Amino acid sequence: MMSNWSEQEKQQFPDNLVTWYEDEKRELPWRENRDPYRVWVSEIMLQQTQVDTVIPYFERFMTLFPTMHIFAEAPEELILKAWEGLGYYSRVRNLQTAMKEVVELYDGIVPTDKETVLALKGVGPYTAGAILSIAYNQPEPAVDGNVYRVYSRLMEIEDDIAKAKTRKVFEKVVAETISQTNPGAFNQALMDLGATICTPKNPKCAACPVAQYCRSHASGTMLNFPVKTKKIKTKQRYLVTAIIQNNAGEILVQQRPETGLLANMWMFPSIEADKPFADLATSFKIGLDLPVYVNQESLGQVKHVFSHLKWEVETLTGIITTDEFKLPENYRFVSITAMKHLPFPVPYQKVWQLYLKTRSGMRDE
DNA sequence: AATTCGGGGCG
DNA sequence: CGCCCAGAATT
Repeated sequence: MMSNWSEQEKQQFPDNLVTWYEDEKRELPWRENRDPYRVWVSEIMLQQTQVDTVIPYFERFMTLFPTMHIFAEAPEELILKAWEGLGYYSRVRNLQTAMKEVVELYDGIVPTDKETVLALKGVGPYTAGAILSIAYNQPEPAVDGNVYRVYSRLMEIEDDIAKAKTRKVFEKVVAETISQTNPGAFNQALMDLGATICTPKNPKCAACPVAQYCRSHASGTMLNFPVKTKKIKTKQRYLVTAIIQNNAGEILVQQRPETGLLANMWMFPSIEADKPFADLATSFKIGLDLPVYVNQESLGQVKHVFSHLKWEVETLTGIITTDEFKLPENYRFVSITAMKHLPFPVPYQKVWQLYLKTRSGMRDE
């Protein structure tokens, strides 16, 4: 689709937006400079993740891994721990794969060529555009959720943003209107505009620096945009997990498979099904086949919602009945101190909190 | 083209 | 509760 803007509008819009940005931009840790390493890390963290969530993770990450080389050489357990709670954990594993490649093939210099950047693991069309425009000042579109919302409103673009091919429509209109002199500031201005002014529910059009260009503002149709059809249904899953201690008071933990949900993260030994378990303790014993005594009484349930499924986790306790058995590869007995160094997904952090709460309650009684 | 990948914030 | 968030990889 061609934009419905006049040549004059196309010419003036980027300067107005960049001027607003220079004046009103948010001070964010990754905006201290244009270091491609920092820009890259921030863009990966910000995928599907809000700015306020990312800020403390980014600060810790830069303290832990001040350079690309240090990050590239870090053990996986440490990089997952640095990502713990952020979600989409393949992001940090792909990031390390890609940065190892940059260190080895390009002497640690992030490539400036679009095809080369796009070929890096975890770097798609949005992130490539963000890196090239912000770090290297190249006039590349970086189409994300903000850009869909801002441009669909600006030009009343009715293409369904749930469809894959729609991204190209927006890349085209951004390319037609991007600032040639300061594309990095321009793209970041679109982010700030989308986050602070052109918001999904209550857009603050009175404060918008580019309302004069906005077709949906003129016709009052802001809330009709962007058009998005897809609705996803979440599936319910039932888990049973158990805090199991040996005679030394160590906790039994289990590492998840290297692919799929929460890949390579740790958890308490668990079994899963699509229906509730009738007999928790028995199901658990049979499911795991370890020499444990499992208490019949549950500590309670932990609920957790993912983007595409829901977990209800029954939490049990147990003890090892004999040391005479061989622990499978993906299991480990760890002290509580050592456990704190392993990456656990949030639902299992909730399980641990439930366990601690129950124990403190027992002491009080 | 559709599904799979987390987790939190908000009306 | 459902939608959104500085999306990408896999199927």
